[in-house]
Amino acid sequence: MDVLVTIGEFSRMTHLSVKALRHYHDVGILTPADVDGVSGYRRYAATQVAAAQLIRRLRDLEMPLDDVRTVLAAADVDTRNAAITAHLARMEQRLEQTRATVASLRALLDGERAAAAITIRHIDTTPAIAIEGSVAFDDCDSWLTAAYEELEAARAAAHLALTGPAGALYPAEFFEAETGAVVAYLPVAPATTVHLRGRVTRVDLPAADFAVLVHRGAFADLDRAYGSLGAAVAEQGIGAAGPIRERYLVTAADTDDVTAHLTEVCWPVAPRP
Amino acid sequence: MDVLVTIGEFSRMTHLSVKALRHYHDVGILTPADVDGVSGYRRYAATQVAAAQLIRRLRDLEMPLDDVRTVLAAADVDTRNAAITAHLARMEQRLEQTRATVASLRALLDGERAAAAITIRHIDTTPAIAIEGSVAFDDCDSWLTAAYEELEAARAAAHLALTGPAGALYPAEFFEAETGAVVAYLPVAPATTVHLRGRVTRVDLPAADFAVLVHRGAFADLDRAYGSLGAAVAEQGIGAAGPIRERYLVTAADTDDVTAHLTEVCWPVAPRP
DNA sequence: TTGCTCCTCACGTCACGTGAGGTGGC
DNA sequence: TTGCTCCTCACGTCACGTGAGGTGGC
Repeated sequence: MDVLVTIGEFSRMTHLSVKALRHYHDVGILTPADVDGVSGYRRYAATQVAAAQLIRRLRDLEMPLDDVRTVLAAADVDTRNAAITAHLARMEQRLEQTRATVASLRALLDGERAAAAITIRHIDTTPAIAIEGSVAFDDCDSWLTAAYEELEAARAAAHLALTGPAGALYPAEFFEAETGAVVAYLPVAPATTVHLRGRVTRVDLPAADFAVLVHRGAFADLDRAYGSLGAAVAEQGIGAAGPIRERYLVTAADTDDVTAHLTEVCWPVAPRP
Repeated sequence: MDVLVTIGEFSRMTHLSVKALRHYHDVGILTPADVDGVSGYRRYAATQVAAAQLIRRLRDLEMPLDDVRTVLAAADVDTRNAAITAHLARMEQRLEQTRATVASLRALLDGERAAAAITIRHIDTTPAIAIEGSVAFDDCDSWLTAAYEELEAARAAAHLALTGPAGALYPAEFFEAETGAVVAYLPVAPATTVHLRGRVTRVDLPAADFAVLVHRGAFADLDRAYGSLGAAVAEQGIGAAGPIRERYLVTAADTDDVTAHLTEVCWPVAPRP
């Protein structure tokens, strides 16, 4: 026979607040062993302490309740551990982003100046292979990594020659709504019809005129290049419609030294008359 | 004359979403340089990009908007940097807690067993000097640290002899509502009236009977001791009212090796007949 | 019998995101 | 003139916390 305890005692035993325990009951994460039909009093079994201890740790690690439910409902230990490991990996990523943001904040406060030159450039039609997807601003890095891996595999398989650095197109919506149709591309030599796998398609990036600024450093600081470019374009009143183009000249794939990373930001402008 | 841009352009320049920019306007964090009286159209000045860049970094570091407002309104650089530094320090603390929680989760999943013995003990009236305060569960560590520092200074100044390990009293409310009147104390030799500074008072902890379990390891795992104690007390039906008492036998002040830390948890029980 | 514990709503918090429905500007 | 951008509500999200008002159990 299980020992049953009141919600207050269970709270003291598990360090979960009474309000939290009631909430976990409501959403079906931790259902009391018994609920009195007339008074509604919840009774928890001593054997439920183990589940509560797991819930508390997962919640302290900010795992969403839906995921916690999945972990608790996991049939076998492997499924459970996979879900937990995945969450820990996501936390690692966020930690890395936090580190980058702190560095970026320090640089901003220290008044480090990019002092880069803005040039106006016409870019011709660019034959490329590409992957398009609806991407959230915060997921862009990992989405790009996967996309370029797939693109590179397709390029190699189709024996297409690279003609320049990898790049991507970002529509206004991507910044204004934090989600949009991003196009990752690899410029390749124009080719007759080739068979491409998966999400990869053959495209021609349209010719256009851009204000261009090369950003040196981490992606976390990229907004500073955008600020300079946008200000210059607005000042001269030469803004034009169309997606912003980024080209990745030197990336983490080339060197671990982020201060050496180079990203070209191309902001669409009207052609000079 | 400042260049003015639309909210959409400003969004692209700063990587802040349009919705976020409108929200920052609503709450007075970033007011557009101009708002059209008839259409309500917001116009941002290119010079506002710098403020936006700071806001974005602070928000990425999860600084609350009220604090962001304080930073932006800071008259001088020192005030501003102090607020930012304080936030970074809070983040460091949370990071440390996350590390501890991950370790605690690993230990739980690995099935490490405390296997400690529970004893029943009568504790006599304990003369002590103490500090009481309303403490939130999550702030307990730092509150205790400050409290013991103040207590120790008062003890030394009053030439009172320590008679045992430092401890604290935790009412049920502290666990059930995550906030409660915590008492941090140092047991001292009974003394005639002495002059004590600040929040420090002279108290006698009442005699009582406890189920006692010594927990070895980090505070993050302390709930496991509570689970074992609560279960044992419930099983025997000997629970009694009164605050739970913790005694800090070996702490971070004594050794950096958390696996050597010892915390005695005393759960009130009814005296044996 | 008296508190104390427990109960259920209903609403608040925080920082926006999600539409709906409508208007202004090039 | 036609879209496109911008506008303002009103409501939703997430995981509880905060009372209010009321009842059961020792």
